[in-house]
Amino acid sequence: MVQKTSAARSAPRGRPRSFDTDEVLDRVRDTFWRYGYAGTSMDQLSAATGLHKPSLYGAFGDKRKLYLAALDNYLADVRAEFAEAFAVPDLFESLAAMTEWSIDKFMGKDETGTGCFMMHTAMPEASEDPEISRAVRESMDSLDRALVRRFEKAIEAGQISAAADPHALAMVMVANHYEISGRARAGYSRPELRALADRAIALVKVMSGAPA
Amino acid sequence: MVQKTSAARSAPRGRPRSFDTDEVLDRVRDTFWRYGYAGTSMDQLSAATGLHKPSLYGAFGDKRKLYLAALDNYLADVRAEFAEAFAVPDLFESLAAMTEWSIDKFMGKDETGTGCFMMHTAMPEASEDPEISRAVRESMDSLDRALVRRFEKAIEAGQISAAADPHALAMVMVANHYEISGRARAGYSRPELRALADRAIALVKVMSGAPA
DNA sequence: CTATTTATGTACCTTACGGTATAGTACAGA
DNA sequence: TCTGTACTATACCGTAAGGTACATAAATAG
Repeated sequence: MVQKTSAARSAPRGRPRSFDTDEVLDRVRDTFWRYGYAGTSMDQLSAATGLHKPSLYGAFGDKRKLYLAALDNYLADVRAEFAEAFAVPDLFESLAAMTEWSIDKFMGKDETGTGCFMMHTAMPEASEDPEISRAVRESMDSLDRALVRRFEKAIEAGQISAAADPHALAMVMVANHYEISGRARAGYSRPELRALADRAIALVKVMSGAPA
Repeated sequence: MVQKTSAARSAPRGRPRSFDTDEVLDRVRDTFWRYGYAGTSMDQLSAATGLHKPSLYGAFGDKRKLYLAALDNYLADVRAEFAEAFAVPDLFESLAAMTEWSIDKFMGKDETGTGCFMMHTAMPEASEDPEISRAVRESMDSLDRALVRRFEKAIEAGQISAAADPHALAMVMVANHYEISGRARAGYSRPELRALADRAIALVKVMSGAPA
């Protein structure tokens, strides 16, 4: 829980923070998630976190850095969750876990559709902000690679045909993932998203020569 | 070119507009496209169109209505272009035309990646604006239907197997479409987008039992 | 206890925002 | 030509934006 930048420094010098950085970042992320980057004001963030603006500025820099911190936080979370899903031995249980988690996340806490934080708050800024653009590309590449690896593992484990194309299979899942994100934010219902995910998994099953 | 609200009214009463509404809407759309809805100011729009703000307000209402007009404009354009692409007799030429047009659009005028106008400017607002959310859903549904119809037509024409599933095929193309949009805005290159589209079309070929 | 360091809370600054009042202008109709 | 009407241009309004100065509070180091 407690994080230290270097080894075992007893305690930082001055007055300690009255808040937990990760918790604050979660609130910040949720606010940006709803209203977008440009659509969120520092006053809103202040209200959402319960912190006064000088505390936010002191801890994170400016609005953009605060957003980038929230984005990193989100992306690290996604990577961790997907790594967990992909660690499930059975391929199709893996894919089910992945899509279940996505749909849960994309539906949002109170079942209003919110979609993927990155897709709908970072992308609008990506065309004018190279750092955000790069973060998005890295995240997309990372998901690509993780999925390809997962399919390769399934081939090695003999779960699917050795003739299956991991890249084609990954493409289907990735495209489906981003589509579900968009549909979620557009207000499609959870069963509709579930059906979409299931159809993609069914397609993967056919493509990979797995037993029906 | 000229549009009249009712039958053949000769000319509106007062001083005529000094600008072409569609042309202005194009500039407006391009500006929103780059900076997003919330990230675009009325002053930017005024500068981009060469119109003073009162003219914009007089012609379109407020910022939101101006955006909605630009969105409608864009969506109508997309529908028209896709209808044209789908009118091409050969299925795979149709799909190639569709993806070519998408990639051209999504790369933007000066080859900076911009992605789909709707996906990256409407979606962030969709979670708080029911009208925008509805427009997005309608547009997605419309593309779904158009693609399903296109595949049904190909089955009727004997271009692909009668056992092919139009819904599954449409899903592949739609998901690919949205993915390309995201990748474009994230800065992926034109060849990368092209490769992605080609892979989807190749998958459709396999799935539809068409001759290799 | 004192000095130093860092966070908090209030109040505020500057700028940019969405939107408009108003005076002038170009057209149609009478 | 006169009148009504709709658009243009300038200048402006109130507010909300991102960000900060400053006094105060809570911790450590000596």
